[in-house]
Amino acid sequence: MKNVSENTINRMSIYYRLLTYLARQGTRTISSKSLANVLGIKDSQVRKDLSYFGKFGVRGAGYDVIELSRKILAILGLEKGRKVAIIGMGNLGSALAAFRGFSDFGFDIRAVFDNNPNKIGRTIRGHLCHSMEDLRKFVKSESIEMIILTVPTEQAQETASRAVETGIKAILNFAPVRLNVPAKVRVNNVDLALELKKLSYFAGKN
Amino acid sequence: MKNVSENTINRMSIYYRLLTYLARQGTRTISSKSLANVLGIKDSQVRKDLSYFGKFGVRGAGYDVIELSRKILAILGLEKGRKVAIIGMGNLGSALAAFRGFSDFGFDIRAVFDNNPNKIGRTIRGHLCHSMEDLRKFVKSESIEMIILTVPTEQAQETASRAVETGIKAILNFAPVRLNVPAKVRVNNVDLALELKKLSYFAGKN
DNA sequence: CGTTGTGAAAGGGTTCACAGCT
DNA sequence: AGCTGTGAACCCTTTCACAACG
Repeated sequence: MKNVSENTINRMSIYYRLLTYLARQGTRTISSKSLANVLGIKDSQVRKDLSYFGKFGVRGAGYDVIELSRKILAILGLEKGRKVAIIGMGNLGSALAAFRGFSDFGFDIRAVFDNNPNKIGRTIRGHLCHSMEDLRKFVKSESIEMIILTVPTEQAQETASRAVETGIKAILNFAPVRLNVPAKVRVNNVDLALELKKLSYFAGKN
Repeated sequence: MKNVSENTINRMSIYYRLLTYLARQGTRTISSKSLANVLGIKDSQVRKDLSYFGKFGVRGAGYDVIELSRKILAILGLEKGRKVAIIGMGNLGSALAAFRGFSDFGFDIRAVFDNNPNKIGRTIRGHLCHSMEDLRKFVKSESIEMIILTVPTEQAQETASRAVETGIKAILNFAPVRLNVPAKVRVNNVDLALELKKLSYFAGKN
């Protein structure tokens, strides 16, 4: 399989969301053209994206909604549900701990962590907050593969390094810094202030 | 000025953040090479990005840190501070209302809104929560140009439409739906579950 | 001499267009 | 006939390489 671009993975996730919606509505099959129309993209884009991973359609008929959604779930590595920990129980971390959108899509928040003694031992949005000291133990016992990092910017690098040592595979980083981690660990960044800045630029263009 | 890609705007925001950091540290000038090294990109990329907007450097010497950061601030439309409202005071909206990262970069949260009577009139993270009925009034009186939309998915489209009618120019949308709005209104999407799904795919590749 | 600014080349992603299958 | 899967064309972004300049 050749190298697949991040854009394609983006769209695969979006296809998946639409397909599960269609499945709930009882739609059995769909063509690349209909899919593309709903999403405002080209049908050839849909077919090209899928072609990176295999042949999922039936010529003349289209794609089986349920089958394709299952295939995409497997491609994204979500068939079995990914175990996730959140580190940093500030405003954002707490909000994410309560966010329904995660568990709805196969993600399982297994534990939340902070280094603030006032928070450790307390239940935050249904999750018992643990000490950072216990991270390694949980990563092992709960098979945690991914962490969501919502600590203050100054602590992000150090916390990330500690987490990497425990064996996690991927980090969703909300701090506005480039984390320095081994190549085998994947880091995706969400920078909320940057999103607003971008929006500001495009808002100015009217 | 030719059409500038979203990637370029992304990086301009990142340059700005680094430049303000350097300015605080007392660094006076910097070359495109140093900038690029810190960010893990090519120096030619930095120069090409800047070239879309003008000539800001001195050959042989590099860029004046403070001057360049000011220029980028203007390019992003942030010299005067953008007025922002947040609609939807759930977990995420409340967290964003308290988020320091916004005000640090020229954004000014002017008002927060919800349609839940239990929240209206209460102060949430230092912001008095208003009824959606009052949105139009505030957009006018406070010159609000951008909204952050953190309502539940089912209400996102209707709320966005109401907001557009009041005259706002841009929406930062956290609901996982494609909002249908007039072309003159810019919508940027942040989809947290999608970020995790992408991460899952790349985490699986080890 | 060191670094910018920029045309030109290279690389990558998107769209086209059609052969091939049902 | 209808729709997929895909090589080729097209287009946009990144990188190169160097002339221009302080």
